Amino acid sequence: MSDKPPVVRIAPSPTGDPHVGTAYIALFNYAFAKQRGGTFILRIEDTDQVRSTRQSEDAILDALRWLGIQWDQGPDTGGPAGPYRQSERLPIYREHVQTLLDTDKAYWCTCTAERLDGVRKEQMARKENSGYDGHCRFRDQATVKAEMAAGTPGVVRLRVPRGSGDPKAGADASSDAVVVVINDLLRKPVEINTREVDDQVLLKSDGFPTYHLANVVDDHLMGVTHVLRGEEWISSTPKHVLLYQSFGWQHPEFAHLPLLRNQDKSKVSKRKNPVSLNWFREAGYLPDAMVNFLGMMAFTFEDGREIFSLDDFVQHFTLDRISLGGPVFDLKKLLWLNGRYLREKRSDHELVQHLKAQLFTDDYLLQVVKVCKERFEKSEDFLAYAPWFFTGSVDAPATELLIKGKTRKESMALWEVLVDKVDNAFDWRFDAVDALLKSWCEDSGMTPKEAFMPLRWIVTGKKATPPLPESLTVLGRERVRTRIRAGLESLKKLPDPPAETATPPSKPEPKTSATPQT
RNA sequence: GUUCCCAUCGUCUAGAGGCCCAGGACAUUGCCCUUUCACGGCAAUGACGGGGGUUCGAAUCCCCCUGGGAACGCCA
Repeated sequence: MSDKPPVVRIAPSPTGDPHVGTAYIALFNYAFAKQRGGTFILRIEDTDQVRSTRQSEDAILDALRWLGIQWDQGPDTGGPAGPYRQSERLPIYREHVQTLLDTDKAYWCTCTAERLDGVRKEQMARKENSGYDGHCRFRDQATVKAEMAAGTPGVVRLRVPRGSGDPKAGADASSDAVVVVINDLLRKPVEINTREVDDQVLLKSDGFPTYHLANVVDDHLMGVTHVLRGEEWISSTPKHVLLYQSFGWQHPEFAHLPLLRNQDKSKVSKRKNPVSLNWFREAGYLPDAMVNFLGMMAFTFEDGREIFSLDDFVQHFTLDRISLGGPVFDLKKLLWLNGRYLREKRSDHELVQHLKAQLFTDDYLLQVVKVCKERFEKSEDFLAYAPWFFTGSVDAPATELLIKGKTRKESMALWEVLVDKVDNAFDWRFDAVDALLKSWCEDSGMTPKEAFMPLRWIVTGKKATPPLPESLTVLGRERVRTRIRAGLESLKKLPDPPAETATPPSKPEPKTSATPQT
């Protein structure tokens, strides 16, 4: 390894809540750079026009700042290699695509999504690795461009060098197999025949680059020396290496870090785990405990210490001590750590500040008071009436979580639908929440009267509360989401034939649609 | 299905041929401290997936199997 200061980056795409996985990868990159006096870049990969939002971007930056992971260059701070938002670099990508086109390293393609689907299915049926079949690769480019001039949307694809044994090689096969070697800093060299590599789309028909193109161009232009990213990228690394080669550039070093996992070992996901940094923050986890915990995923200190600060981590981090088995994101241990930080790293005074900032801000109290003031007569009643505004979880009898007229399974499906809606609801102001609840009822053919009582139970654990839209708005999205999930879990454990009033029991009935009657 | 990656207690992991009949931490259980609950202390339970090699000697190296994961998009 060279001893020049490294340049690394974290490149989140702003398409949702700030994710623990992002923080984990960011932390390792940060430590890698800082330790050797290098540069840590934050680049926003917002080339998905449909899903990217500025709100998400802001939330991601904010969450990383909360953890104390500070970048040297980024969309907010600027820097010599900017702009740091890919949507603002479009001319750069077009220019580079043109270079590839000019040198015949890439080609235009007008294949439709339908055709591509068909090809993919056939390949799957033939038990092949699916990928573009190279249809347009062998067509006359002038013809393809004429189609586009006539209005057919087109994309640019990479002309992956192909060996003679490759069914996708056609006319331009070279005589020998073409093999790409990936030298991952954490693994043995991996050799991949380009037969396994797709003629990847580089420029989408909306004129935006794909991840692959933008990523390679930016990493090169920004002088990135080391790419530390999630293991999920390992199989597209050959594409990237090929792209660097097509441009005549030297590629950076790669190190693919093991993925955070759910209890069942699958890649960590919001379905099975809290993954939003906002959730942890709102639930009262301390940023330094969070960093400590993330730092012990896949990494250990040589001296075996388990309690360490961000600075400690920066000082002692080394790729040599990364273990490759995917670490399960174990909330129990995080909780223990947080407890230790709370009682060992905070003074009583700081704890008071923490609680105030966490649970009792003037702003929050004001909102709570607004929705409950008609409902209590002296201050002591208040906590008895509305404790659920301040607790993490609530305890509702599982039987109350069955929706009127629905079986246990149907109820669970309806809660799932709600969770999905909440997951996607980035706007959590009153009107949005109100609309969300209405659409939940309407989509599922329920009246608010049927739906709201169980909803009240699942979210508040009480049968008497202020109006729900107001309450949920104040309570906040993370808490609402968590409680519905928790309710779902307790429904899962409910014995199947409980006193169900609606459907006569016997068989689980043959898959009726979840949206019955009118 | 195809390609690739990975494989030590339930979980995070130590271990880079003898120091290991495998060490630490979380969780679990028990005991102690204590008016209670926590905290804290002590202790216990608990793992090298299987089979072949290599070697005087393997958790450590090699091969096969098995298991797990990821990727296969005009998403990143």
